[in-house]
Amino acid sequence: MSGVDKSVRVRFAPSPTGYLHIGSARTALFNVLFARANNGTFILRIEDTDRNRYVEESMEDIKESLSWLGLMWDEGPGVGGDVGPYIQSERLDIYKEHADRLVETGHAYYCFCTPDRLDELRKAQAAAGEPTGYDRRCRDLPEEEVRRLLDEGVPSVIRFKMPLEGATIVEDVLRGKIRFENRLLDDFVLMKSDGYPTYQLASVVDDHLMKISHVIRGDEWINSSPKHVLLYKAFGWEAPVMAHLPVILSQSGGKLSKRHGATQLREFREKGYLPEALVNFLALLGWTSPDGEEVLDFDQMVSSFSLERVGTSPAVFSYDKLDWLNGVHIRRLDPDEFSDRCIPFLQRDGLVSNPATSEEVAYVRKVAPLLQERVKLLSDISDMSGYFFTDEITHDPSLLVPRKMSKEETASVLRKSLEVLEGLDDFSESALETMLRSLVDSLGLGTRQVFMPIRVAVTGSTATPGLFETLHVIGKERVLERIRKAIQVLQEQ
RNA sequence: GGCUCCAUCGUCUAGCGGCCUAGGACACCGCCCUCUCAAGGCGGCGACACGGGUUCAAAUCCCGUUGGAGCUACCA
Repeated sequence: MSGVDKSVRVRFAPSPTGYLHIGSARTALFNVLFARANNGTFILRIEDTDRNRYVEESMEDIKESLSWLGLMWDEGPGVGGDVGPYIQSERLDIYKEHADRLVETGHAYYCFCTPDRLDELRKAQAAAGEPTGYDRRCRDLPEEEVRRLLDEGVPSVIRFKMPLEGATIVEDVLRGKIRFENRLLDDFVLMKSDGYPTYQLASVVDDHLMKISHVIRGDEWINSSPKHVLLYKAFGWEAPVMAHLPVILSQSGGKLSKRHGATQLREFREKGYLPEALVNFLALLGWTSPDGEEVLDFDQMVSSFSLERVGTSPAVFSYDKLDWLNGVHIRRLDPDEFSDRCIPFLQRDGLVSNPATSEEVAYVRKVAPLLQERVKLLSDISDMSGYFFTDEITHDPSLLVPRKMSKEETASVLRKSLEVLEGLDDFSESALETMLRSLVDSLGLGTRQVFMPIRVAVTGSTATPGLFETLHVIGKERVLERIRKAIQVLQEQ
């Protein structure tokens, strides 16, 4: 029965150095999916131990972005929990205490080397083609010497005393055993001279104190995992299960960068990606559902998620596929819901006032659904629906006149259409369809030859939703006015 | 340079020794539907990096080569 009822506790531990990155969001998602799939607990922990890189707004952005994605944490900033605080800068005394303990037990030592010396050392090593790393000058300083320097207030750090031989095996659930030769590992820093811990110390101490059962993180951490394993050993603690997720690459093969599109979650949000689609897409980057289904909602992912189906090879971020998936999820939305989600974008582009009036909301709910299966990004809505909101239509004769028809013929068709529509009191879709189709018959023309001029006359565009529904929503008066203008344009030519 | 990870269509992937003349999805191309654009339906193009082993049998296991990526800080 050992381990069976050990509860699953996972954490997402971003550092507040900028806006939430899409790759971090993927890591957060996998942690949440694993937690939910195992009735576990998802913890958010802020790793703000680097005072130089700290960015004020990022903490808020991280929380906002996770919430927007629907990845709520059970313990962490804002919600509390039994093993807090969950912000590392509020746990400084804990790290100090643990670092001291390692010094006392002979697993760590004070180092008084200056950054300048370390820098020169590194340069010299690199120039000589040697592996870089600390030369352990302070590792065996006499105790009195250490005390003296400490008393004098000479700046110092605490370093881990790496075993000089042997090997450390890291067990990764996704990849199996990974072997590291200890002699190639550095005497890494545990406590910085400013009193802050390094990631290595803080994350190990916190993961243990917060009873983390599984560490699921990006694979850029693989190389520091032996340090963590050794730290657990030095403290006499049991290490959590580790899983290193494959990296996400940009389309050029390197790290995901701005060059190829958005990288921050907020950018995706602003471009009009749905959280449903983003989460679905991110899950597919490294994981596959047992039945091979690719379009999934959150609950479906939770119910079929397992680490066994997480891969290890790097994945290229494909905007094509994301866009497709976004379209799929948009089409799945309830029409009113879709309309409401379009409103912020219409407001941003000045098509709807802010706040929107109830009339505007009602109108958007008639317009937006017509475009629902045509929109890939919510931000597309403005470009595609302008003619529903403004009466200033630009009539381009080259669009107005269908192929193989003359300007005169087109004008004539529009005049006939105008005449017929003027006499039509019932501007419903079905009445419009009946009316216009019989017009096509009586003119002895093709539907295209009649419908296209009307379409362009009313919308200024050749690509629109169905003609009848479009005319219906725009309404009789505005339709007639636009057709009259189009005729005028043709005549003036 | 050193260490580590990774390696199936352009991309995401299925495949965990025989079911593979390698399946699906995106993208692309063609056809159908059709008032345009989409959506949808049907079809097409297209991959096991290379070389050695192991085995009756290898995309699947092992080794090497090559390639890509990550790490190599008093950053995370």
